[in-house]
Amino acid sequence: MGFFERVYEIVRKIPKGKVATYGQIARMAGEPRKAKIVGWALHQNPYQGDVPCHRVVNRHGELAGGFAFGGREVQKDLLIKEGIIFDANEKINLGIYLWSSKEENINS
DNA sequence: TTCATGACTAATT
DNA sequence: AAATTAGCCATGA
Repeated sequence: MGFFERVYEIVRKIPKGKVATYGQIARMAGEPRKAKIVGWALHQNPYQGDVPCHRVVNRHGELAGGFAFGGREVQKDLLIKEGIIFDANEKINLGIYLWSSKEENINS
């Protein structure tokens, strides 16, 4: 299984109402320095519809910005429907919604 | 094959 | 505190 597949596995496991950061995912995948590659993986996202890429945000809890599967308004809407609330800065409160699994990572 | 770019992050200025 | 630099490496031209 390549790094991409691993990323998809992890993102797929993000529970509803939670979010994860690129760096965190990269770290969970065992490659802390490939945060950017995680971005690429989601950019391609061949499993769109199965992999909730809208639950992946940058380290500040803000949306990818610019483009992301259709527009950040869409992403924002999806997240709100999952119970995630944005603050006045259009950011997610990572202290509450950041997905801290550690145990639920890829089952080796 | 080499070069530039990017849905990133951390450290340095 | 904000801007820049540096590191990572897959992808496309």
